[in-house]
Amino acid sequence: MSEKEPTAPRSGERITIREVAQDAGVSVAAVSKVLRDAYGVSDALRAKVRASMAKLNYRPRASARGMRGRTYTIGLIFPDLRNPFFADIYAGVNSALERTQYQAMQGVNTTSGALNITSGALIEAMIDRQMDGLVVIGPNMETQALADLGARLPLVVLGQHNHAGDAFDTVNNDDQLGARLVVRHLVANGYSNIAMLSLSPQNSSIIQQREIGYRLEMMEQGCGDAINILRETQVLRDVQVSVRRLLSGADRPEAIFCWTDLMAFEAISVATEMGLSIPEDIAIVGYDNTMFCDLAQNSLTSVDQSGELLGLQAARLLVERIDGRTTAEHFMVPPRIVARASAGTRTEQE
Amino acid sequence: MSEKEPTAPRSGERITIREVAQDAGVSVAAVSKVLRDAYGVSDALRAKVRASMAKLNYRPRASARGMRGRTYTIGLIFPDLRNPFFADIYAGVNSALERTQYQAMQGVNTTSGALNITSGALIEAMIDRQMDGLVVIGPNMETQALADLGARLPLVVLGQHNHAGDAFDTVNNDDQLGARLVVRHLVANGYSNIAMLSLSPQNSSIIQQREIGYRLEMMEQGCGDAINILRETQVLRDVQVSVRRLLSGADRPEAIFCWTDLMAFEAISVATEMGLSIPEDIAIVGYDNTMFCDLAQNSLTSVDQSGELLGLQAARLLVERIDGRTTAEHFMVPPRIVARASAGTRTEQE
DNA sequence: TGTTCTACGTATATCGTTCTACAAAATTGA
DNA sequence: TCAATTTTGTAGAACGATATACGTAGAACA
Repeated sequence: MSEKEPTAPRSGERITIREVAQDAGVSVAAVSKVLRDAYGVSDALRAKVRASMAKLNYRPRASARGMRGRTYTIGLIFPDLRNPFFADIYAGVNSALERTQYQAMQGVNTTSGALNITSGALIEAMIDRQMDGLVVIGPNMETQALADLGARLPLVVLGQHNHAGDAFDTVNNDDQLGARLVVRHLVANGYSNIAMLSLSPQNSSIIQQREIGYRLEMMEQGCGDAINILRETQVLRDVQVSVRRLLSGADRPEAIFCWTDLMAFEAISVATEMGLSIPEDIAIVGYDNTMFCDLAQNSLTSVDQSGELLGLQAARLLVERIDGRTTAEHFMVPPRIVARASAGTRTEQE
Repeated sequence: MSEKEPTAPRSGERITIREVAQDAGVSVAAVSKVLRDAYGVSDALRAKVRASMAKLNYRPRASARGMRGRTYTIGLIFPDLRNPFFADIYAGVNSALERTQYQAMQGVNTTSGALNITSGALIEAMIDRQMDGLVVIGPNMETQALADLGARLPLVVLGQHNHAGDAFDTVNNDDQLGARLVVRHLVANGYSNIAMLSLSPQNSSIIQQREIGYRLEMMEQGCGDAINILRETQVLRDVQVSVRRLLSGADRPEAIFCWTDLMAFEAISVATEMGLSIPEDIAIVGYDNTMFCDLAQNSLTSVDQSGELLGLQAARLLVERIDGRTTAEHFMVPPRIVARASAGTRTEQE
């Protein structure tokens, strides 16, 4: 009944490494080694320890591990949760981590406004919580800020084309090519006056890349005169206003290439409300190829950037970095256009 | 240059509580007290310590805190990330936590299939990581499993009407009333043959509640003969098949009350593909009132359950529990129907 | 045989906080 | 004025892992 004995295996609380060691008849250090797959353990010892761990249903505590080693937790930082595209990325990350000890925890970096804060509150919170590494998705941070962050812990940036030496890895779809594919597809279907509804503020390299792709392809297709980029925030009302203005102008474009599917859905909505038919009066193209594109009421032609693959690669690269890689790697997946009715073959003009 | 001195404030690494104490000229324990807003600190000391913390840009490490006390981290467990409704809940949680020391980390519990696992891998992972408490959203877990979980750590369940003593708090919208509102609204607009597209497996109390509400209100409105509940999984293809079968049957209903907006969008899609017009041939109603309902191509009548408020209350209750409350509280928000074109007044029948 | 390696295990300091005791100082009460 | 109480601050042992340094046994080689 004495509770003061230092080696008493207090049964009420959670199992610790000490109790596993005792049960297996080995040292605490040996159990730790097995836990970490560290060098210097015989098969016999490993089996013994594994058996005890299973028997006692032992689970190591991340806090304690984090004190000296890793927490086996990686942070995922999303810019937003409303866009179902991010669910694909998440799925990819998880499937990459499935067979590892790592676990992903996510959050949304709610940097209100377009502040150039070094890093959001969530990033700091994740560092406080000893994340072994971070995957930051579509950040609106300066490259330098990302480089500083990469100096502090393993970092993979998803949706950012700029490199900064070996500070971090990047994972992207080829945004320039994606934009080119859209223009090519539209031109092939008979459209030439194609406007681009891009994102504001235009501080991200993916935005730049996509705009460059649009510009170059428009020129190569002989539509240079029709180049027209307008930029808008993701706020629904703003998008509506912009699209309405665009569609009611004197030289209404024949097609709009939208920054995301979400914006494209808004565009479809506004066009529908204005009594325009799609694609006869106006063609719409989105980006991300989210699940909603398939719905008959949208039938949105979109660019698939394989969110799941992006997430998978990001997680893979991050684990490599945590395991010691110090040189940067950059992964790029080719986009693919998925044609639907919203940008179908252009019919006779009235 | 000697690096062995135990009290040397090693400058290269992260600031610790020790260095803050040294800078402020107080004990480590004093700094800890200030950090935790604990009892027994004078205003003068608090000010001194706060100043040093700010000056040194000190941030406590969650791992170390977790070793003895709290991590000031709470876990959010979503069933899915594709439904934008969950983004509202997340926003609510965050706004409740904004002025506290707590930080939310989220994950998706990917229990593949309808297994009755005690708790998913993510829940265990969160416990391993010493979360101070958990908000579990729309769980497909037995009430008993939730009670067991609640015995292990502070727990709030969002989207579950069953109570289990004081084991956990619940936060819900009144699903029974929500279903009643839908039926009432449809009947008032001239519909009487109203089918319900519910969720499968039907193991959750919110499903039961909503089905009960539908049944009771149908009977009270004199439409008891038309009661027709079919259940389907959330998988897109399954929903499509079900809706198609429903709409091509001999006694096609006049309206479908769908489990979520997402299912309703699918229903709209299928109906559109079949050449039916909405709401003339078939009225559709959803649940959640997500942002996509507003789009002209959907114009979906839906039930608003104030996701943000639900999240806010869940976080508030959880923090109370962490702070020591041991009796259960149950919060219920009244739903509100938002009428749009998809269930507009029924016109002449052919 | 003795020497040198290697492979395997162990003892124990350590990480950065919290928290329980306890001591000192300030305040109160009579 | 002194005891009793309250307030304020400190010392130091936890918490549960990891990792360094070291000991030991057997194998390999001479």
